[in-house]
Amino acid sequence: MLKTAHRVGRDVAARRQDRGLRTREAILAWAVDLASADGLEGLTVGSLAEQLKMSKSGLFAHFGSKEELQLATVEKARLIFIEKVTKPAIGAPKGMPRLWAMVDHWLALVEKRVFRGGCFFSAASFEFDSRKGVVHDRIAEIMREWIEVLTRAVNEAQKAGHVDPKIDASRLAFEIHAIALGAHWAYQLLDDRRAYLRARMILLEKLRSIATSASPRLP
Amino acid sequence: MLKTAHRVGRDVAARRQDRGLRTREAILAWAVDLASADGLEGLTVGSLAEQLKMSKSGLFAHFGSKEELQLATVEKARLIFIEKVTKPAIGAPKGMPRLWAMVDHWLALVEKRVFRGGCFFSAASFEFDSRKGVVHDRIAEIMREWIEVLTRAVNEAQKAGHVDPKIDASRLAFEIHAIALGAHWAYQLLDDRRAYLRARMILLEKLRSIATSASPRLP
DNA sequence: ACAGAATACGAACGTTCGTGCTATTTATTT
DNA sequence: AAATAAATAGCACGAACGTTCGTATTCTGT
Repeated sequence: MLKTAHRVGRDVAARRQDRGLRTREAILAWAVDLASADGLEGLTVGSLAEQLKMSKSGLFAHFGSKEELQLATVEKARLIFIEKVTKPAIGAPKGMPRLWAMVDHWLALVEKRVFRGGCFFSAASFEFDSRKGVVHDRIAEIMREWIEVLTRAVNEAQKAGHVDPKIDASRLAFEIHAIALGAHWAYQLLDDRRAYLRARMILLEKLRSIATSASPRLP
Repeated sequence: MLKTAHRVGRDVAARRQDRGLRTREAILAWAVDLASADGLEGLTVGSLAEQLKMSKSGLFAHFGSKEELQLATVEKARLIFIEKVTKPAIGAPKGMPRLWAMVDHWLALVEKRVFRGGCFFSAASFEFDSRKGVVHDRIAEIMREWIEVLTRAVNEAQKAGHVDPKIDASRLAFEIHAIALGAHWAYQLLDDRRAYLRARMILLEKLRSIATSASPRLP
């Protein structure tokens, strides 16, 4: 039953052309913002249509089902994340500089309030962490991907001789992610304005403590 | 308007006696479990009533409004948290042992799946972190309280001479909380079975690195 | 045992949810 | 300019939402 809905949604999306794709993009840009604040469940077709001054049915036709809308929103958020974090970080030289660039851009993404409700994926993670279904699966997949990107950055820093080779890369990735998560939490829920400064200091200290003498200086 | 609803809810609750209070407790015990998985918004009067084999109206009468139900659920979760984490930890001697007991019981609470959906307050935090209203305010208040408890535990450990006095207590509390948050995330979303073991190792190492020679040995 | 209060229920309310049809507008192609 | 296809709107649906109200049940104190 659901599978059918997906296929319909995908087919509809696939057949679209310029104009349709542009409105679709406009919808998703707004949807990401809305979902970051109200959650992917709180992202309702009605409110979305109203805010974009479209009809429910006109908007709905772009996706074919709510689940497909959620998936598309998650996908859009992933692209923004890659655009604003992963890509710029790859501009930095391999090793410690790139590792730090990743952390830095990541924290900046939320600090600069690119998403109205803070970190899209932190919210989505905790919202869907005990549900079943394709949306959960996709979110988990993207998060695994991100942790892997972080882990690889650590590995590369080790290969470059910037980081102590005895360090467990995946564990360090876990720590980095956890500190960022803590910062999002403190900033968003407790309105702690120093949360990101603090996270940066903690992470800088951490990275310095495992840096070799061959590592380029951290900021 | 909402204020009225609250007052009605409170009054209704206040007038209750034994039987009423017992069913109310039964409702809340179930509600905490449900909300930890489906969120405080996903906690609907209908589903709650169905699962408890009660009528919607009969259940609803205990609270007077959905918001009051959410508040009561948050309060119940807080009591469980205190019962299972704070209280047992206070059983341990002041200083490093108590600090570790706090961390340990906290992680155990989620590990043992006391709440079906993982850590109630992590989920609630990210669900309500960009909303306004009394529920958000209460959650934020409780979380501040918890961070303060952690901070005080660090302070006491410093006073007891177990922890380097140069350590910034509130920053350490932030780090501890972040690592726990990261563990909940990895365990619940990514199904990482080693998440809590890893968090324990990270935190043990962290605490050992700031422990004085006067500190009792950590596990 | 009876009165009165406390507790629970059933039915209904107005809304909003996701979703399906059919028509109408807008763009592209011939 | 007509024909065709794509994009949006209009309207209606059944289900579920929070909430209200009148009524029945169950308990408590006398």
